[in-house]
Amino acid sequence: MTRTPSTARSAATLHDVAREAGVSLATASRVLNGSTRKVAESYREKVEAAAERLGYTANLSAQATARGTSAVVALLVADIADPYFGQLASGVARGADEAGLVVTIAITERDPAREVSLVRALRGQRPRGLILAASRTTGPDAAGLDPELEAFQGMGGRVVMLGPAPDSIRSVAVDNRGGARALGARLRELGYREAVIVGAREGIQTSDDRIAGFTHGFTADGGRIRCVVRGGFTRDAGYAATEALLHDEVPPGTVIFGISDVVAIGVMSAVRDAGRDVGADIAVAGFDDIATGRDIRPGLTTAHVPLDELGYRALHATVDEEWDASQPPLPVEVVVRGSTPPRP
Amino acid sequence: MTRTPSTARSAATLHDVAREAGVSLATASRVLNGSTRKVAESYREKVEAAAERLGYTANLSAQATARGTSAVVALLVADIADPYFGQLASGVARGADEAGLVVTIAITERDPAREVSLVRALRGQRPRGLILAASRTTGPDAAGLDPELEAFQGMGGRVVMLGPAPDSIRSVAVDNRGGARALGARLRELGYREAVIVGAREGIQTSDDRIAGFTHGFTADGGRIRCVVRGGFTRDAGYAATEALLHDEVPPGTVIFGISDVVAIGVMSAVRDAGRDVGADIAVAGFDDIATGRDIRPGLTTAHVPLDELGYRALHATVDEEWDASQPPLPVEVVVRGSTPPRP
DNA sequence: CACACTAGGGAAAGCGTTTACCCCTCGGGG
DNA sequence: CCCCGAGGGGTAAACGCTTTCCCTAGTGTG
Repeated sequence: MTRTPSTARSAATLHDVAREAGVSLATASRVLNGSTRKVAESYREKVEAAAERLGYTANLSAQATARGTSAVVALLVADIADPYFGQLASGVARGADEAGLVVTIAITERDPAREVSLVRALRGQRPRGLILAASRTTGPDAAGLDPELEAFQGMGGRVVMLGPAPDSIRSVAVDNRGGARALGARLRELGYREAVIVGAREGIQTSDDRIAGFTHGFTADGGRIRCVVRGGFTRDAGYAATEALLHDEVPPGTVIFGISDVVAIGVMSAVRDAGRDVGADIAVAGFDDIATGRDIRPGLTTAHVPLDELGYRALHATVDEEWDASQPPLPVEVVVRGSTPPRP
Repeated sequence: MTRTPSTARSAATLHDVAREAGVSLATASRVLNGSTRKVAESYREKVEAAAERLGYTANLSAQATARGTSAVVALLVADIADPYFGQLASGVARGADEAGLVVTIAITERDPAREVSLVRALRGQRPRGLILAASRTTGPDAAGLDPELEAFQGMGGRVVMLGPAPDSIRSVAVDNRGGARALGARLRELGYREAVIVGAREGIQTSDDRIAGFTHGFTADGGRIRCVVRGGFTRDAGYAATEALLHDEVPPGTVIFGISDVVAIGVMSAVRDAGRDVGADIAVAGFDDIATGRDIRPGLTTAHVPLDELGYRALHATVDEEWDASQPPLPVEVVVRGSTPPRP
């Protein structure tokens, strides 16, 4: 007369388990969902057997309302189809899994207004934490976000941002500036004298930092930044910006620095479609070191960001009680590949 | 004396709103969270003003327990860093957003046992639906899964699988077989006479279908399948399989069909690293048409699967009440690029 | 002017858990 | 032999919402 789980009209409740085991609700709860109190072995066995028989799984929503705290972490990304965010999410998911948490995901589509309204909506879930991976902007757009984040934290959730953040907010940082500086310096060493930067809109932290760092590193030793053009963080933005660029004279031997690998890949395609050669003619470098960069030809020179690790740390920043705010940013390493051959 | 949301010690409850507005809990609930009953305009305004003032957002967990149904859909993928799943997830997220649903994501890491235990854990969330995008396998591994899925459905959730599914489970299918057949036929037309297939383990539906379809299409008109080697759905599997392959003689003019673009990209890299040329020497084709395939050189010949649309449909399959089970599979279109130049 | 409705607010009973509290029992020290 | 304390089971009150049901007041009809 064992009801198999599949027969159940709807999910077995703790009540059912308690009845089946012939114990009280409290005892059943104590056995099944971690409690400080001990339960006699004989009772424990009865309850566990009953739970097994009924295919019981605790209702997380009910648990959350009762406990007043949920086991979910929300992840906000610009675009989950973008490999950058994909790898990041991968690290977040890994950490969450280890910590027994559920991750919910929301997509901003790179729209600051949407980001604000998503944070608001996400609040309804009363998540333990919120990881903001969509790019941080400074300036007017960011305005609506701060109060929303405050509200979120006021509610007991923890916000973690990637990149620099106000003091009230934990953040896990990447050494964008330093990495970009090293990349710029390295390209100089390889013999490049002129660079063009394809960046994102001014005011986007990550982009600004990388541009500043690269400029520093590249010009320190006599390199020259021919110009900085603005697009966005997408492949198409990189393509379009480069297309426009190539209308003007871009001398052979110039290196184009795409603010991210995704952008750089767009740059490469545009260069090729314009009938120029990537590498010997026009060199291209990116930033992030997404998996694709290793498989394209020529390989993409870039600065390696440990994306998975970044996500993993972000997850821990949201759930760990203690947190060393002064942690150094994740180091970034230059990886030279075929897209920037040494210039004689 | 307006308490700004940020001051709130913890989130405002419906109770707070009702008190602040001077109405009953019931009225506040009716105003704020859709109900069939009407509320007088004067009350409505008071409640809305109070909610605004307190920065109220309904507690989704509490709502879920009270209503007995949650607003979440769970998505199970093998690896979210894989662009295939990324694009898929993108479509799912878009649909969920439109429908006002939250999507939670879990990663199987391609481990069938893990998949089973995740489904079980996910049950705790009492999601409205579960989208299984991790590859369906037939055979012993699948054993543990079915009862879990039954249990899930018995609980009132709806399971949707990508690819063929038992009758009790909704599925959204892709015409893997037809697409692969067309691809095979097209390669024959281009002049290829010999093909090697790099597939996944036997028993994985998607892989089996694509292999069968390709074989059919390629051999119908005299083409010959030199061999089928088995790896997995990853770039590294493609690379490794090809590396091994190339130890044996693989004559120039052979086309290697990677079971997915990700695999094919691994194949390409291996071919190159073996000092052979992709295209004129050894041709490569894939399946899925992930974004990367357009940007690598030579461009990857493949069969276009509308991944985003697939995810979108899957989402709808889980939430829409009615569902046409006899819907034709999503069509797949062959896209020829430089990795398979015509052979004279 | 009585009567039957109807509209719409409020009280209260859930939803599935957790947990503070009560109380019984058993063991040991005086 | 009594008393005290601890161990541990059960009862019931939360948690934040929804929804049923009750009740009053207002409307329209004959």
